[in-house]
Amino acid sequence: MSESGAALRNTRQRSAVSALLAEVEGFHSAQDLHAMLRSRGERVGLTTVYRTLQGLADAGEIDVMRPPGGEHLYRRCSEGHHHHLVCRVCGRTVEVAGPAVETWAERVAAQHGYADVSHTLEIFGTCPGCVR
Amino acid sequence: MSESGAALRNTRQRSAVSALLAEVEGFHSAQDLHAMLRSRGERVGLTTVYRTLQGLADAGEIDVMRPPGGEHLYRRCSEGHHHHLVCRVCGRTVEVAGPAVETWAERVAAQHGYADVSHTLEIFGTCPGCVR
DNA sequence: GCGTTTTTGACAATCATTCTCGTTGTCACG
DNA sequence: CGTGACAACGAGAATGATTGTCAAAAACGC
Repeated sequence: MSESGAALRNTRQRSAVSALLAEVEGFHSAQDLHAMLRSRGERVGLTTVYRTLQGLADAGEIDVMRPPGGEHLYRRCSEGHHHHLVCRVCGRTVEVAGPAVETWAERVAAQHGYADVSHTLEIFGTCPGCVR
Repeated sequence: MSESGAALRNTRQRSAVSALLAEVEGFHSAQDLHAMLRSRGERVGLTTVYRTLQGLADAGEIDVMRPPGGEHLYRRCSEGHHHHLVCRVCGRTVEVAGPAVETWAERVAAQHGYADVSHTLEIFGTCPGCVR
């Protein structure tokens, strides 16, 4: 399960997706990213973009958000566990860390005998620029 | 369109959905609930189930969860704000309250100038019965 | 009962995501 | 450097939950 068996291959497409994610700010949908790659002249299939994003997400290199609107949004984030504070108008996102929340979640789960705990948490609000 | 004059009507279908939600335990998808109603002999359209669930969710009478699997899950829950601790194997769910989390979220959002704050939080784990 | 207005429901439409499968590119090894 | 095995690609089809449509049916006030 660790890095021993997988043997991922280095491909042009994978690099392209990674490179794009390194440049863009904020969250973007798979289709969005695919369109950007296309307009850059990169020839990458939509299927591959999905596969690559999934792989990166599994590897923990990018974060996935499922907003109440439908499509999955991906973003390259700082390492380590954190959550997002998202403006529901313009989408501006701030990464926030909440050690207290992590321990709280662990404790609550443990109290009920649940093991192997993970959690999802998003905070939505209206950012200063969108309030007026 | 205006919220003041809405005047919802009492219909057999609406009652059926409500009644079913009052009986079943745990989260169920719209399609799931629809199938149950059908097998009971209730004649309700799938479209209506969706509409009714949405209405109930808007009214705050049921909770909606979007698990990483795809479909929306609905459940009749206790009143008031709370979150869910869900077994990722069998789906067994515990309602948990975390006043500390609520205030933390508010505070973090306020620090960044975000107003009108809401949040979503789910905890996933493996429940005692599914661990072995 | 009667008319008005909401609600229903069968079906079509939408649309992001996943699957399929023949083709192509990588990489390890000789 | 050549070659073979096999992962990765990609175009299009398939999937499947959710939403839109609109004529017909049901509920409520009087």
